[in-house]
Amino acid sequence: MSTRRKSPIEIDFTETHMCSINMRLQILGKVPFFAGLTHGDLEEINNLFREHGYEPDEVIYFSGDAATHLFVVADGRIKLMRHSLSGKDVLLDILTSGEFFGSISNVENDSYPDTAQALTQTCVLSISINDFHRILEKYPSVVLKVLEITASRLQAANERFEQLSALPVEGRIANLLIVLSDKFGELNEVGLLIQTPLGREDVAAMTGTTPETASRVMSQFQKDGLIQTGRQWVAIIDRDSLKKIAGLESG
Amino acid sequence: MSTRRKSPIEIDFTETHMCSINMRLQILGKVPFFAGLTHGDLEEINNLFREHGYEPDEVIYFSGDAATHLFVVADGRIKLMRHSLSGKDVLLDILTSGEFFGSISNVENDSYPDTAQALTQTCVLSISINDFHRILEKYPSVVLKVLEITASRLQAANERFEQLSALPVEGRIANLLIVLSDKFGELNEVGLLIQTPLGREDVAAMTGTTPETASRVMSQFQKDGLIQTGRQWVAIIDRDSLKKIAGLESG
DNA sequence: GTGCTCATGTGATGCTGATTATACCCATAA
DNA sequence: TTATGGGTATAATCAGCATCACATGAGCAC
Repeated sequence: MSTRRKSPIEIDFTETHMCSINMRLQILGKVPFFAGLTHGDLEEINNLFREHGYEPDEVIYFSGDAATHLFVVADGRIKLMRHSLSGKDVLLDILTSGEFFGSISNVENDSYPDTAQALTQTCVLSISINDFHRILEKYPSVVLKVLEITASRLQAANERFEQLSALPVEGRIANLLIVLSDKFGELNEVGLLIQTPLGREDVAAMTGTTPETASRVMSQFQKDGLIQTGRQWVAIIDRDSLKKIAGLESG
Repeated sequence: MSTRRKSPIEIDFTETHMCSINMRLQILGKVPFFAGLTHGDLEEINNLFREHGYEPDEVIYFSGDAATHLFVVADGRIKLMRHSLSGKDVLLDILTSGEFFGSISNVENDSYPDTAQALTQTCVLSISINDFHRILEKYPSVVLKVLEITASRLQAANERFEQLSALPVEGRIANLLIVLSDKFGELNEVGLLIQTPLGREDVAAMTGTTPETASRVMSQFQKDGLIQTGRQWVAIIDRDSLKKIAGLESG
């Protein structure tokens, strides 16, 4: 009964990292803010999108680049990050199929405030801001949905700010694992596996700490039987205890 | 040449803390997302709003309350905050005339994630979410503007997160003072005065530190001739040096 | 299998900033 | 003017976590 644990993550993304036309329509239809549009509308919208494949670690755009496009993740995982001048990188979010990133406002923000980088092999759809604004003006339901998503992202950002401000490292990491398992969790023989590459450095960059401290904390979590973890992967074993540490439930 | 410094803040808000009808129309017209509407439209919209006055420290709503309304600051200053379970309060933002807060989505968020509290004597306009959504559906320009504002708030939140993650207390406070002076700054004989009540505790709650540390840092800033400060007020003297400390410009 | 490489684990040390405690002093009102 | 209270200043101590340094081991290529 050894604790063998090879990488249990099985992400079989588009091998060509290019999406077929049928696939694109299917993906656009699943994008939250295009849900509810007719097939005809979707086809018209589809024509405004261009697709592009990225290899792991490839950058879609750098912070500071001219903000000209809005992107939709078709397949794969995208990191949104910020490079501070002190050289310390901050990981804002990990995006998955159906989520958008880039610029939505054509008025003021002339440059991207963050950097988008492929975490896995990825297929991304892009549309120019002008075209996107034409869609926004034509389909009122789309704007409302985009607003709703943006508002909930704002809430999530405030939540992270509060935690960084009020919780010790332990609690912040516990909380991150809960959030990521809600988003990427997949039950398998190991436990509730977070289906995205996730190293100590990533955890650190999302919780405002260092890889060393993240390693220490996660090692302790594993010793305490709260998680199972290996190279670039984490699975949640004892979710309730993690929630307690995260300060989400009464101890 | 003594360093006398009485409170230079002069905020003469509505004495009755109730707005006249003319005033309300004027205020609604100045709200960014209602700009551009006709006088007739504004009158119709105005009828959907109710007004309410608040004394300093009075609470408009608590986090956890049922989210039923959207609010617009007519006059005064409003604090948006979060109470963490550890008892440590976090100050997310200080709002001024024309800014909105509360709920914009009637779908999921059934409760306010934050607490809104009057910082000064305040007049607030409120509208039910349902009525507001009727406006959003009727006036497309309004939705787009609300989306734009929400998106820029998200960027600001990410910015704060990055700083809390990467900068030491000194830099975070320097940065906060820059940001607040951009929003509330008013040039007078003392310097660039931040026209809102702002104590050490507020500074601490916005930068993720303690009042004691905020006091120490600001005392040092004053000794170095960067700011002028007193009871509940701060004025910026040497903005460039603050920016350097904030890591915004090359040293 | 063998070796190489990079993510991870872990120890020792020091510093930033929280904590605790107390003195100070400005602003308002009596 | 004087009194009072709450915001502010400052010192001493301590803890959490960053930093530096190095060991370990998993997974990939050959």
